Amino acid sequence: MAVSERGPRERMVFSAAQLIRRDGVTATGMRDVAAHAGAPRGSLQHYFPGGKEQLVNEAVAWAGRYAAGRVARFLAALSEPTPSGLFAEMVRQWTDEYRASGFEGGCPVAAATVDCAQSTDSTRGAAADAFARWTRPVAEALTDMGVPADRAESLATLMISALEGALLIARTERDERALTTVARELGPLLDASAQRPSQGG
Amino acid sequence: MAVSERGPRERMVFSAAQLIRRDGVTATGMRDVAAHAGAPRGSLQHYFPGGKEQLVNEAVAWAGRYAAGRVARFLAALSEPTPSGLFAEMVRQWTDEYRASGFEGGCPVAAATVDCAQSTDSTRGAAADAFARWTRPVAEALTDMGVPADRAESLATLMISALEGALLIARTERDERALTTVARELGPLLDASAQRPSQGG
DNA sequence: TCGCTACTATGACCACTGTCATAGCGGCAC
DNA sequence: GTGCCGCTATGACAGTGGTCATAGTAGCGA
Repeated sequence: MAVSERGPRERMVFSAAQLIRRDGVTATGMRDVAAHAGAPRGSLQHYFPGGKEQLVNEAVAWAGRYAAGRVARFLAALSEPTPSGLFAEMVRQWTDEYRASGFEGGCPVAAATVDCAQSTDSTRGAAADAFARWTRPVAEALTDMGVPADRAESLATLMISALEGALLIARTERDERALTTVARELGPLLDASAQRPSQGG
Repeated sequence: MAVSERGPRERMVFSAAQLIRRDGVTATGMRDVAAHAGAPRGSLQHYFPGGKEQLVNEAVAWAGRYAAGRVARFLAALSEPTPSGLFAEMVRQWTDEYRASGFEGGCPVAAATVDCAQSTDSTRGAAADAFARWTRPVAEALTDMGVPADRAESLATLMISALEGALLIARTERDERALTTVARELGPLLDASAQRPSQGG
């Protein structure tokens, strides 16, 4: 991922997301973002006249779109899609990263929430949008797999919640145990909900 | 809660936890902590010669003890303890707070993880300890309710993960929906695991 | 050449941070 | 009294943050 052959603007948004998910919003400086993106510092005020707030919000939005895109790709890759299979893939993306590159980063949306939900309302809204954009394809996928429509959204929220929480624990422990645990424990519940709902399962 | 008739040291640790869970670690200044605790600024360097790092770590540890204590109190209050009942109480603590005081704060341990897991290893360790101290009484309670020992810890991790993730979403949405959703969806799974494992009962 | 626009380049400003140095106070021991 | 100790009180310092002001460059149309 992270092809550097985009415009400098997009590179800065991407770099912001990377640094935010590693260090948090407040600890990430604008100068750091420019340096990480290999972009000139002067471009910051040109592309983001709204300042850091705008940059952070765009990074959060980017993360939401990215997560949604991943869901679509997971579904395309699964020959026989099941709810537990989808969730396992969502988790595996993180265990893969942690195994390959260490437990450096978490979810940028979570970082923005913890860091700005109280102080910067626009960022809180951006994070809410990101979660919504991420939840939607998950819920739709569950529906396609036979989950009743009214439960699909709830289960999607549960999946994302469990994933986000497990990410926190995994980072503190520097161990993917929490991630694999939630995947294993939640799998049967998810698959059971995909039975055709003629009678309650 | 938050009786102010403790020593100034304890008050500062408590205030640090409050501010951290609202604004994040980096955005919380030492001067803010002293002011919030009604403690003299000069006491900071007296009680916390290790500086901000020490203060943050103690705040995180305090949060872990606090969460563990709450679990014990929930169990004592439940006349007929069930896994879903315990989880519902854990969630209800947050919905109560959010309904009473707004969606200002999250979990201090989560904030410290997002903000310091990469930069400050001692704080990462403190967060890991806090999660462990919180998980233990939950797992023990599940065991007492009939959950097999090998699953109890996994389910406790799942409960805390789902709670932490739902907290993030609830804060972004300024809506307790995510919290009530995970409680509702996870309840049956938890209770089903408490059947004596030989046969369902 | 001129003018206009998109973008880059720097230096400065001010607010603020964590930390330290130093000094002051109150009380207790003796 | 003197000495010591726990604690408080400030002021300063060096570093860093986001932001702004200003100037410079490259390209293009006319």
